[in-house]
Amino acid sequence: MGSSVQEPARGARGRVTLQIIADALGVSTATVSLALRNAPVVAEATRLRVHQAARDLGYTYNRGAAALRTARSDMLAVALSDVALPDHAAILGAVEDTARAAGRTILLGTTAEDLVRQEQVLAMLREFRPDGLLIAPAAGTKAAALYHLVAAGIPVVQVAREVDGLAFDYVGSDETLAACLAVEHLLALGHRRIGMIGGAEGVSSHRDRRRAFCEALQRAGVPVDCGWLLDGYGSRETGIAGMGRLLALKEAPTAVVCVDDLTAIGAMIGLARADLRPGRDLSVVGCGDAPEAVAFEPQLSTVRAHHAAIGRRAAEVLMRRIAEPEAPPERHVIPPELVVRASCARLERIAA
Amino acid sequence: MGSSVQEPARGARGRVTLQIIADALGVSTATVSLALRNAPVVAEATRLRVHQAARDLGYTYNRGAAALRTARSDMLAVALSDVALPDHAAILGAVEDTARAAGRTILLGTTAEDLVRQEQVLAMLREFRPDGLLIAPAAGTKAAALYHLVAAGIPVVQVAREVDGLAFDYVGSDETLAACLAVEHLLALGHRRIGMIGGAEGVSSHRDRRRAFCEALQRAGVPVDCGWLLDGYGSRETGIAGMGRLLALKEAPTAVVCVDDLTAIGAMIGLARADLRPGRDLSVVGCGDAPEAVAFEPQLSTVRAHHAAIGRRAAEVLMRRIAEPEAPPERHVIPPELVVRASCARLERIAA
DNA sequence: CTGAAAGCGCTAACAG
DNA sequence: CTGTTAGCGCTTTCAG
Repeated sequence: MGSSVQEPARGARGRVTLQIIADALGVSTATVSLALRNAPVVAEATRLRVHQAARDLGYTYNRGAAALRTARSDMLAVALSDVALPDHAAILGAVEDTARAAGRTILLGTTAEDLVRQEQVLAMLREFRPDGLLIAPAAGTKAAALYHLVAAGIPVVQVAREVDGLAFDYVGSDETLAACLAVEHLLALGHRRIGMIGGAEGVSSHRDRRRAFCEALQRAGVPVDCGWLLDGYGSRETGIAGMGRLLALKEAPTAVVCVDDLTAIGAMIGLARADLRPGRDLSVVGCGDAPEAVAFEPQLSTVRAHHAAIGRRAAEVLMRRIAEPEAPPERHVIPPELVVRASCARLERIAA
Repeated sequence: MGSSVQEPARGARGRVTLQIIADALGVSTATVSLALRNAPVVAEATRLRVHQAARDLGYTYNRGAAALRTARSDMLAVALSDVALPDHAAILGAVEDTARAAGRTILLGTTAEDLVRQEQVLAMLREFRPDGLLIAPAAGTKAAALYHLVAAGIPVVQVAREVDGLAFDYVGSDETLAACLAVEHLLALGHRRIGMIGGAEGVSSHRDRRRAFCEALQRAGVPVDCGWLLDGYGSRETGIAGMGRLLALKEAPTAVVCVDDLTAIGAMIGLARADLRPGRDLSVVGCGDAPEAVAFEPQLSTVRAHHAAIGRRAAEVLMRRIAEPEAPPERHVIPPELVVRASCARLERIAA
């Protein structure tokens, strides 16, 4: 009962394949394949005929089939905790951009900062045989979880965070510099009682910021009060709670640096709840430069990480690594910059 | 020079395949395939042996190969303008979540709201043979651009925006209700001079909000002043500029609804630049409920769209559509809700 | 410059 | 319950 007339020929699944084009033209699939990829070996005339026929018949290349044959899928897997985190979203956007420009597509997986989910996601992504993996490891990720992948032949580059004891490529912001910029800004404003809110032990970037924060203070000969170091995963809640605790102290700091902008905004909200105002009653500096940073009133002074540059670079490094698996691992640390806005004030102007 | 000893056997590419497992166990690949997928037809004993061997040998399933055979890739393509837009990020996160839970992965493409780039992205995504496509069409997308895809056999569901003249599945927020909620809130506060900032002609959701905005005013018998309807793509800049223009009018509105929260925040910034304050000198209501909405001071009253629900539903609809290509198209319109915060005030309290 | 043939890793009939 | 066989759509020697 099927129609059997002048319909253009089709493959078993009703799709146009190389074979169909080859038949239509009376050439071999090999020739069609070569011609479509513009291999210099085919005659210009046939090349044109093939391209024309492909267009006429409505051919679409099947990368899956090619991948099976060549063991290259042209897919880059990206695993991160949450696309809604402003930092990760910005990085992801840049990664997709540069991957696409290179003819590759992104396979996305999110881990929700959960180790077992991360394990599942990675296992799943692997089954699709991406050419490489870009990952912002979930908090607490152990080296084995990733080593595993390279052992299986899939190159991994870490972005934004790194697992220690792992000599893999890494692209991220210079967290040490970030903390120094923040601290030096506050120091320059005359602050000496400086606290820090936020920082999760399992996240390398947090750890680095925290460490550099302490070191910068020590270098300046300013004592670090442990009661002013409040940890917690970066979030608005962490900031609100942290500021609450700080303000309850008999001797509160006059300035705080926050592990990220979400936390900083939380801290400012916490301040507002105590009827205090950032940039007048207490100085707050963030880290990252999320979109919220300018939206808040007063606008948040922060250390801007160049997410787009990081994402772009990470994609580039991964593609290079795919091309050259044996090259020595690279570390790319992009310097952030201080953005002074309105959330800090000179110590003298602050009511101690 | 290669090692040729007790290394477990490997395929041509040094990978463990069904064949390797089959050989190791002295069974056929068919049995292994069936066993790994827990087909009830295989004996429990062999099922176990196969699973064990697979684990021992370090087997990983090759979905690409399976896809070639079955014509199902287990990939869902997602195309949207920009992952950094808060609405899109939230939707994407939910989509990834529900896709993953169903054993599928996301293939991501971004269009930057550019029609030719969108065309390229769609062409590229197609080559990977995703089982379906979820798209927030770029502004100005014509029906043909998408019709094309379904004709090629890949189911499409539109999310957040829709192209008109296209009887495809659609999942989005109820834009009409959104605009009504915003307008009625302002009306209830006593406002009669109400403007609207933002709205791009090519974006269905914007168009719908705009239209419903006007209708809601007319229904209330409140005249709509065209000079108070300012279009523009949703962004902070649009909001700032729009508010600037409104304030320059001889007779400015006492309240504005903005096409989205980014624009609303822009509008509030514009107000601040004129030394005015939202919720005191003028009422502002947004649309979407972006994270920035609570960060801003005063916090933005807005109409919350349930992005997570929209993303989840969209993924579900797509998967259902894949299973049943011929079912009639569905429209899912998720009702938003008004979130009253601090950016609006009663007319009486506003200096006209 | 073009064709024939083999095979990537998997699944789906169909026999046994 | 298990094995045989035949491909999915492409690329790649290797001959001609």
